[in-house]
Amino acid sequence: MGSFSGDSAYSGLRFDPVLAINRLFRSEVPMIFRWTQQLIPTLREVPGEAEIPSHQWMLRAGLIRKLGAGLYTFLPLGLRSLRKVERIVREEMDRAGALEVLMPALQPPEIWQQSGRYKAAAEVLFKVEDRAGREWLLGPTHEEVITTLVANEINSYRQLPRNFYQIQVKFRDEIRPRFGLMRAKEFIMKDAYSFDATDEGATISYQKMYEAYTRIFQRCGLKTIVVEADTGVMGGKFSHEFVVPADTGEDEVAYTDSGRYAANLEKATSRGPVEPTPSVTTGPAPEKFATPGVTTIEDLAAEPHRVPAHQQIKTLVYIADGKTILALLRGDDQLNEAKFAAAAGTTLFRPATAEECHAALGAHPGSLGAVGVKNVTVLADTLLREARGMVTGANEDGYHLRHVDAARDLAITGWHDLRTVRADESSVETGEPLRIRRAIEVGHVFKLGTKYSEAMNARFLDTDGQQKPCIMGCYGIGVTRTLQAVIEQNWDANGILWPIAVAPVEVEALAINAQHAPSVEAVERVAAELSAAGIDVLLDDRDERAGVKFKDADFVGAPIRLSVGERSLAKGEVEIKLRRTGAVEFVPVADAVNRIRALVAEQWASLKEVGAVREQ
RNA sequence: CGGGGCGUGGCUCAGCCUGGUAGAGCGCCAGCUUUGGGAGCUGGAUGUCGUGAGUUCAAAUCUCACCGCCCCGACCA
Repeated sequence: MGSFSGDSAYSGLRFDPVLAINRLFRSEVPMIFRWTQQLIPTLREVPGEAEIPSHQWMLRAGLIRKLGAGLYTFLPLGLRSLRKVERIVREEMDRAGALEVLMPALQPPEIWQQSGRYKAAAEVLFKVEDRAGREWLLGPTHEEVITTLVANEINSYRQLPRNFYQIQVKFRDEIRPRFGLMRAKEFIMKDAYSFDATDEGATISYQKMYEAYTRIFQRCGLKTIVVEADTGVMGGKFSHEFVVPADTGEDEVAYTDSGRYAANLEKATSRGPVEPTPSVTTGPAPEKFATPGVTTIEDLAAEPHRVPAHQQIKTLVYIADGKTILALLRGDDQLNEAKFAAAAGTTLFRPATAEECHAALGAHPGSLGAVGVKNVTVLADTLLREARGMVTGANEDGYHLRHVDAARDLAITGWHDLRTVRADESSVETGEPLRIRRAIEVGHVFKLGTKYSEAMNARFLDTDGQQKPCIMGCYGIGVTRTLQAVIEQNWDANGILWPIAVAPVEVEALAINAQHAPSVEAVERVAAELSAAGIDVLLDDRDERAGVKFKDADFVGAPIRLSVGERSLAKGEVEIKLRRTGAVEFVPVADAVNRIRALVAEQWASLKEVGAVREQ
């Protein structure tokens, strides 16, 4: 007992820099979690339902359990980590001057009709009926709600700017929930909405969120990259995504090694394909030639025709808002649907069926072309602007046309960037080769403009006495997804390697032999002192063999493990092991608390060195 | 929704092809032994074999329908 009494700094009565740093980031009132009083159902075997490491570890470490596809219960340990992420998000949003609110998850469909998204976002909307048969929506996001609020409550430029946020459950009728929390039907999101009087103000609001996001992910111990992104159904002017590179990600991003360019593949541009587009006229007019059985770009590139893909014009037929639209690309390019949506001015489009193609152009896919087509919107990729001597379908099954000069022979409605960039193309700014890889989107910032404020009538009276729509931004973080992304980025063969800021507990303590009273007594005492010092501890007090407790400790992944064994205790020592590095040290029992506090402080400090790698 | 796969005790899975009335390992309960990386022995509990219909003397097994789950694609934080 006496050996611990000198260690009274944990009482908090004395200034203590370690404790001070710790408190800066502290998530919850510290306490000891006793394994035997908890629900921590670890799994020895890999559950069949989980495919990716983070999902497997969340189940195996006893953090979550599935109720149904895309529906998960957070168990106590998982919830602790989730709360820590939320806490970080709150602190940084508050720091950035955003105001926390809480909006209803259940929303009236009228406001969605008003914004035009009742149809535009119809696919993800959960609809429910009340007893009177009236329809309601389970909110997938809250632009309509917040803008309605602002329309009612904000009238003057004097009340601007304002930024409102909430942390709340969202519902999306995902076509296919996947990967545990990564894409769920129900998930927790932090969503924020800024309202400004001026465009410059809106840009400042945007930058504040950008900076807040950088700090948030850094504090979570998550390495993110920031990419330019498409605005999609959200509408708006520009946006950035915070993504976590991971092979299991659902986004594809293009970037350069220097980090000077990074963009979502939906948005990415380049100096063009490595193979230049033919630009020499080969004949005075298109000439039809027979191509029996040729229905693909590859067929035409092969014997006997041998027209390289990049010398072909690919003609795609889409039905957009009920109208037929042709999209023309170089034969070796893929249509970028996000770019197409922007060019077509709608997100409601689909590829035409073979029958619709025939009705519109007189031929089936494989023989389609735009030569001679009139009264149909034709969107062409800018690469084709100077294209000459090209080959394309003749709109007659089994025939193609050669000597096609795009500008001369095609009635183009508009030239747009429609192609998807490919790896190794040169970046526009620096000429560096583009890399492409998968990534998980964890945060997204949009500069929205006035789309919603105009639709919902959120206007303010400006200094000049004029009514003007608020200029909006919106900013989302997938909180539950972020939590899983942290795991996806921090695990090894034995379990989770939590960054300390979001670890369910900072320290796990155990007695190697639960039957050995002095060990148990020592570990209890150190755990109590750690807890009193503001460090949260999971005490594995089960009467299990050492191996079992070690395995579970590795699963759960507390950054620091304290083990008290009969042998070392005989020498007056305990063992401290770092989960991430595996480094082991033995320290005198009396020094254990101070040593662990120093290690905890070290780990908190190291969080400042990771984080978003790209500055605006 | 299109394509593929799977539903058998809490978990991982065998049994199904070739119908005969349900198994293994782990976990769980009790006891003894053991105690620094998922212990050993003994005894024990736990299954409407996803649901429904059909074929059959007999269905986990064959047929049909439905439901659920997982993976690939379109969608998204």
